[in-house]
Amino acid sequence: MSSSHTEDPIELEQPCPIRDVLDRIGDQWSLLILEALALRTLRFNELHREIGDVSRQVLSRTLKRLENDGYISRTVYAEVPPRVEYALTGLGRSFLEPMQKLIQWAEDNHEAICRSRKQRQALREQVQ
Amino acid sequence: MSSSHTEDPIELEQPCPIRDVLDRIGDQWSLLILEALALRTLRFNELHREIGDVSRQVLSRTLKRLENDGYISRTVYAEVPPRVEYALTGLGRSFLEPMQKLIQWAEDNHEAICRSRKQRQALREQVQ
DNA sequence: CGGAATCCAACGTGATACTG
DNA sequence: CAGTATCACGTTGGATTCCG
Repeated sequence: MSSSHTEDPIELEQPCPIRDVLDRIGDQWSLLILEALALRTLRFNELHREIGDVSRQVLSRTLKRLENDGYISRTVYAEVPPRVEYALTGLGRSFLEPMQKLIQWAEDNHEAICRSRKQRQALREQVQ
Repeated sequence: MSSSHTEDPIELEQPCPIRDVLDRIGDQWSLLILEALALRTLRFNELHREIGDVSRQVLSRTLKRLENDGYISRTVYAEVPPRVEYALTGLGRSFLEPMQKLIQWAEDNHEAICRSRKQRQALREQVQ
């Protein structure tokens, strides 16, 4: 095989900015990572413990994407054992501002959404 | 067959509200639909034309999910030919408020993100 | 310690065809 | 007009294994 498929053919231009943003941080872990880093700079395994369920593999991929998009920075210290620190960039920090509003909304309205789902499900079961 | 697999085993309780919200509106079309309905009530095929690329199949599924979660309402008029109107609910409207902030952020910072990606890609190509 | 390579399963998306 | 059923496909997440 001539082409390794480790290099993703990254789409550099996206017509829709919000689509572009949601595609990246709308995944399972990105937001959790950003919030963890909002409190303080963390090393790889610290993040791993902090987040909990994520595999190292996925954590690594997600971090690379976030770094690529400029949300976080990655600093390698030439030590033994190696030390790598992840931190929010200015972009990452500024992103969390509007995002916090949305998070707040989600918390405030989560119950209403759950209620709506239960109602709908009850209706569906009646029909059957 | 005893069990039709049209009924999705919907997760009624989600531990993380924001995860729960993003999972629903973070897909390809939900947000576009909500924004279209923010301007005015629309019928199924009007929405279909408005959104553009989406297939009727996917549009239908997405609408059902949004209705399930209480973001939109679906009104059927007993006419011939049938008429079905979709509109934002109060929940849907209130959701768009914090969401608009995020959309604004995405538009403001989209260029910075694209720049960051290009830089990273240039670095990657140097390494190779 | 901090990853990368590989493989696989699950899910979302979409095309097509059919229905009330 | 407003959908649903079925199937195929690509992308993502995750487990496992190996490396500097």
